[in-house]
Amino acid sequence: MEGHSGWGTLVDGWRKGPWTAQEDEILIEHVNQHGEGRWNSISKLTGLRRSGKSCRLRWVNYLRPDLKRGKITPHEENIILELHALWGNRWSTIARSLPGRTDNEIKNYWRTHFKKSKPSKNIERARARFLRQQQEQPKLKLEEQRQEEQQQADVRGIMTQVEEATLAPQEMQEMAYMYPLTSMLQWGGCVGDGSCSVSDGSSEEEVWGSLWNLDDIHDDLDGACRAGVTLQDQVLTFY
DNA sequence: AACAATTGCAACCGCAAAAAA
DNA sequence: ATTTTTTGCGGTTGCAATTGT
Repeated sequence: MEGHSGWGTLVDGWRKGPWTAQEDEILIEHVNQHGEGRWNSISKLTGLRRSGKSCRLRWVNYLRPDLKRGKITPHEENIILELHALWGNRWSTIARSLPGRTDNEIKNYWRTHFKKSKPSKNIERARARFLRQQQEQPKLKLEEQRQEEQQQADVRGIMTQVEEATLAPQEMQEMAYMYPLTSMLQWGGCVGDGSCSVSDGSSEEEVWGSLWNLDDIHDDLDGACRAGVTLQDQVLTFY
């Protein structure tokens, strides 16, 4: 990178870098009086030498009074993992299910805890096999296509129960393809082919698509599934 | 004790969508 | 209807703190 030449100094009239306690005070005072929004006008009204973007970010990620401080709990972690399997890197969407947590926080947590975890051998084998199949069968046969459509329908069934989940048809397709585990998880009843065999050890390889980078937490998901714990249950406990 | 490597997190950037002019 | 401005999102970076050698 070209380096933050203006870190802590004025760049184009704007201050950058870490916020001072005084700046925080000014921002808090302003939001308390005028509410959130109109971020770009804050510098004019308060004299704060921070861009609107910077103000919004500071408020949303750090100063908001409803933020939950402290470590992510195992309960929250489970939700993050499962919602990530469901939605991918839609951090803001995931954050909506975790009151008091920000998208930035969740994104950071995910990256530091899971992004780099190495796949287990079983999963690596399954992944290799999957990729091989992809090469050998670039085109779906009719029956497979029918099954895929069925899977998409199943996924739609799940998604209708998820708050404000809005996926394009193409995204639905991607999800059913990428995250077979999700369609196997119980969500107020079995979905998919109805086998619900996630607790079967042999299923690990079948679901690598959602877990090959998550094997560290396989036991947790497995246990949760066996215990009949649903994501819906977990999320709802927050409300 | 000193140095190197890793981790965690705040804050930045570019881009796209939404809202306002 | 079009252009401009603002807002929000996801990816990335820099740096302090922590951990390992």
